[in-house]
Amino acid sequence: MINSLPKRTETFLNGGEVVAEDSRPGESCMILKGFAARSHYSRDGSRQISALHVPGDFVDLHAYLLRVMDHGVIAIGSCEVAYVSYDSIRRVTEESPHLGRLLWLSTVIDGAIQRAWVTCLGRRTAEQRMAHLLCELYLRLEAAGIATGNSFHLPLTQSQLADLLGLSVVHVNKKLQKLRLSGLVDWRGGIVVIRDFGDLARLAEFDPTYLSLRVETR
Amino acid sequence: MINSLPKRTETFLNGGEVVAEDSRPGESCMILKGFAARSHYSRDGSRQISALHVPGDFVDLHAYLLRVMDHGVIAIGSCEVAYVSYDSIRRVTEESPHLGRLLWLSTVIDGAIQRAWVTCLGRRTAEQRMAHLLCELYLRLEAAGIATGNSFHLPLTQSQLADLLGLSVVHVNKKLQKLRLSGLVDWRGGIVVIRDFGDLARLAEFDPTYLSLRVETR
DNA sequence: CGTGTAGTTGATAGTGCTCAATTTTAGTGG
DNA sequence: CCACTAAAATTGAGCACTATCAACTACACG
Repeated sequence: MINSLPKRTETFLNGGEVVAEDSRPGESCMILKGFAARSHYSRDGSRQISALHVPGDFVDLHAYLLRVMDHGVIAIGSCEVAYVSYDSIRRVTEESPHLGRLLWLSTVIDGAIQRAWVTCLGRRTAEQRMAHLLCELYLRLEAAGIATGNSFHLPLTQSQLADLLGLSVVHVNKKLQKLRLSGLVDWRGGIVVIRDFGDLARLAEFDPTYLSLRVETR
Repeated sequence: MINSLPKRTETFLNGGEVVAEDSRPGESCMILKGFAARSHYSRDGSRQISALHVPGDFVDLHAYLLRVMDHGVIAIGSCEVAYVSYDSIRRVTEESPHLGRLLWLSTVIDGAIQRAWVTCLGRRTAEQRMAHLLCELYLRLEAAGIATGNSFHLPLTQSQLADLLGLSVVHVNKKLQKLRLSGLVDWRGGIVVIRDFGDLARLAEFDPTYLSLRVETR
């Protein structure tokens, strides 16, 4: 669908600024390879990452309507993105209502993932949040055809993970070790191996409904 | 805009189920009077409220595209809502692209509010979360023409507040008292009085940009 | 006037944070 | 291939914030 749109592609290294916070972009970006994250900085220098994006995700389509970026987008590991201009997007939505609906749908699924994340931050322990993240990522990557077997590449620093989970680096480190010891997951040097998805999902109280991976007519 | 659509209205008491979790509704609801909240239940009985809605909000428009509700909607205090059928919504989006864009916009602003809430849960203390909530609500209610002066009606139980902030009831109670003592806010018996919005916003590190209250052409 | 819900209190325990130091890993130039 | 360096990961100790438990009070309603 998006393949038909004119675009320019660009590659970023870890930490690279894909879209700047508070900017007013004239184009939206889609991840082609690698990962990107939505980041929010506070005045005291602390950071919260509110979403992690995988290939196929339209990261900042909402800015097409909101005009101003309420967050920045940074590369996690090396990351290749395609920028599509708002003009193209507008043309698509006007000429093809069906494709317009799919764009709307993608922002709406994005919202569902955010809601699940709110629940995660509000009501789960550190260990559960980590497990939940891995369950979600595994399914999203599998749906994107990227996860091989029960393992995937995830170049996420423990410090970035801490900002994603709303925890401190030290605590993340300790709980990650506990997860490894439990034998459910092995995550080391950018490679995640899920040893027992069922038990991991049980630990995380993970229910994949919100990911909307089931095929529905819309 | 919505006034032109055919609808049925209904009134709920505190805690009433406006839309059921996991259901597949055939209509979307808009708040006319009072408040409603998105609630997610866990297996262990704990609950997280992921959003609080004020009059004018289209609470579950996303289900028009997602088909399945990933959360429930409950009334906070007594609450009057209007249900609009998906057929009407579909007709509007097809006949008037501009109104369609406004509907899309409303789901996208909803997403921005959720992102801000993720940052709040991940990186702010109990007191700051409470202050942030009040700042946000005040501006939203003012924009909806409901907040009078520096005060508004908010029939939120401390237990509901705890589920919204991701805290325990006991802790909410103690921090609320601290807020009262500080003189920034007086919240008692369902009435919130903001004594010093500036200081409250400073405490919460509140930045209203994400609410998209500025008028932009879209 | 009894009953139930909401709000309040105090004590104790646990989860996660901060600080500071140390080890490991990855990348660079010689 | 090795030395050098910076970033990332790891460790331990002490502390702060928040949860849990168990009363107890205040208030609304029939």
